[in-house]
Amino acid sequence: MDIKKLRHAVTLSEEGNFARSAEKLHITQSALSRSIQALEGELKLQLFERHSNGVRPTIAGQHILSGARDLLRRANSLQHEAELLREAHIGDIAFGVGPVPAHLLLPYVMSEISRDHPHLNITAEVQSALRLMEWLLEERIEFFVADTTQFIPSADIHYEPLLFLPAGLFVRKDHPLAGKPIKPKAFLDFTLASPGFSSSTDSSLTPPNLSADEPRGELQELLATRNGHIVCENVKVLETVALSSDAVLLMSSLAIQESLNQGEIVPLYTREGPMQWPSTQSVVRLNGRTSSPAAEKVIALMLSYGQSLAGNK
Amino acid sequence: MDIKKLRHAVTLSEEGNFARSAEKLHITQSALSRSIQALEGELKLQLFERHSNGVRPTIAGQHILSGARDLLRRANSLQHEAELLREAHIGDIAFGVGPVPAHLLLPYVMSEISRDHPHLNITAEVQSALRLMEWLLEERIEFFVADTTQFIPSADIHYEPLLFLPAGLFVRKDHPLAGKPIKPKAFLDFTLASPGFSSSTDSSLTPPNLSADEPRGELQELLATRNGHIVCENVKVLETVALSSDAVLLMSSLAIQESLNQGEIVPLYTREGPMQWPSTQSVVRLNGRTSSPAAEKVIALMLSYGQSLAGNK
DNA sequence: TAAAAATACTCCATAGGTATTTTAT
DNA sequence: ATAAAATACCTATGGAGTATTTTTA
Repeated sequence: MDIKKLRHAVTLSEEGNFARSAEKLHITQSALSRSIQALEGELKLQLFERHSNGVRPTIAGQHILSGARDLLRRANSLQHEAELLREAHIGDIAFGVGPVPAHLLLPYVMSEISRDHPHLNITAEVQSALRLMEWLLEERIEFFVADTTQFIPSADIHYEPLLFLPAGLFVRKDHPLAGKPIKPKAFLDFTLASPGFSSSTDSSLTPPNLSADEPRGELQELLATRNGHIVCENVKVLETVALSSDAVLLMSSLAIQESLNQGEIVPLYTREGPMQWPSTQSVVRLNGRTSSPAAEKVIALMLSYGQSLAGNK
Repeated sequence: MDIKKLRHAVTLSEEGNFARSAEKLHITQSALSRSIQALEGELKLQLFERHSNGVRPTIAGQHILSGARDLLRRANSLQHEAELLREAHIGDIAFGVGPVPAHLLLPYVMSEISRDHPHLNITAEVQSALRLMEWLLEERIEFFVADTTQFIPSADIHYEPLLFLPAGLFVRKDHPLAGKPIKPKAFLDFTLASPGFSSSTDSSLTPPNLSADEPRGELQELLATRNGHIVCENVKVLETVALSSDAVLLMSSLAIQESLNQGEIVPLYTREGPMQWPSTQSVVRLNGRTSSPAAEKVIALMLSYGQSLAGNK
């Protein structure tokens, strides 16, 4: 009992005539005749009465045919569903975004996605990179985009660089440390405002892929001795804190571009130059996991918006 | 996308391993590998992630697989339904029964059917043969069992004789006409009690297959002149009427066997002998219509009980 | 190196085509 | 006599087997 034979039977019941049904099915009358006979043989049940003027379902046939119609509808919808999944028009996608990409990219990505794929179920988690890594390993999210500077390479995990942004220390323009070279540790006297970072900030997180000493090591070391620290994954919040207090803001410059342009916020610098460290925002996935078409779509958008952002820098 | 491939995919998703799934499906690992590839190709969608330790569905695959499971369940139930229909364990059957077979056979037939096929939907219409013939032609009923003496043969209709019973005229034992030879038309002075008959009784019925002059013609002629006539399709009602009034009962003797044996009811007779006419109870179906398995079952029971009744006569 | 999936090749079952026969009106 | 379905016969596609290769942990 295969779908094709059921389709034959259903068409025959609709047309009431072998020759016409066969034509509709793009097979010959004889092929249809045999197909129906085979089906009747398999079910050991006569489905049609053959008359000189045509064909009509038997009582039992009507029962079977109504079930067959249902089956065919579902088979079609399954095929349709495959198409929609392939085009990412349906499905569920959960992904993570670090504070900086959430600020720089997410609004545009989410707008475009929800415009082009209104039936997709999308969950975007804005979190620290470290927590996102945990969620990725638990498969709570399919991928994430965040600062990957602190992670060491691993065979399980696939990194795809998206944006190379320096992270630096900034203060409001009227800050005591503003506008002059400072000693490297001078900023430690002030509250630090930053997104969540590594284990030194949140000991509840087990750092699975955390680098021990990497470029960022220098900063880590400075932070390890801190005591006043405001942590929030919302860039706007941190920026406002920095603008209205003596807090020192640790942030990618691109995320506070406007305040920098307006001169409301200024970088801290030592005699050697601005206090900044390289930082990479990457798309992070599990190796061996096939991304859903929806994930591919979102990642493509992230990359595209990331590119244009890098171009406008 | 055929059922077989979907079954392969579902089994693979359950086992998580090609070799084991293939074994369960009674095919080789390579055949299963190609089957899954073919399905993925048709849907243009990767359904499984292949890892060294086994296989697991992709996100999109999980969607498709849940649909596939549903489809398979329905396919199985369709197959099961065919089986039940074949065995007459499910389905709908509507048939007609004339007053005499309703009295003689129906209780036993219905008991046995409802015992052996408790899920069958059964409608038994007890009616005059003439009305049952109409309903048969309208296909309100699939077949009927009734007195067919009045019907002429027709190519459209299939008659299967069941019981040969004489119909006769009877009265209660204390009736003025009881116990002596009477003139052939003497009974016309009394009310006649009988089941519904032909057009002379009910002019609203158009007689499509009614015989013009047949063996019963003589009786028809007598009845045509009647004016007092009690019509009811319930044998017990008629019998009671005859027992408690001077009504003359027109009935198959077998249907009032008990009262005859007890001498409560006696046949009318002329000098030529008892006033009785041959009568045939037949199974009547439309030619070219395939009877449902349920109908076959009921007819078989009717024939079987009819036989035993003829034997005990 | 071992376990698992994919591939190359071969075979055969069967779905389908053409031509013809049977059936029923 | 005609229209429709069934059948006989043939072909080709594709499903499945065996043996082998590729892949990945």
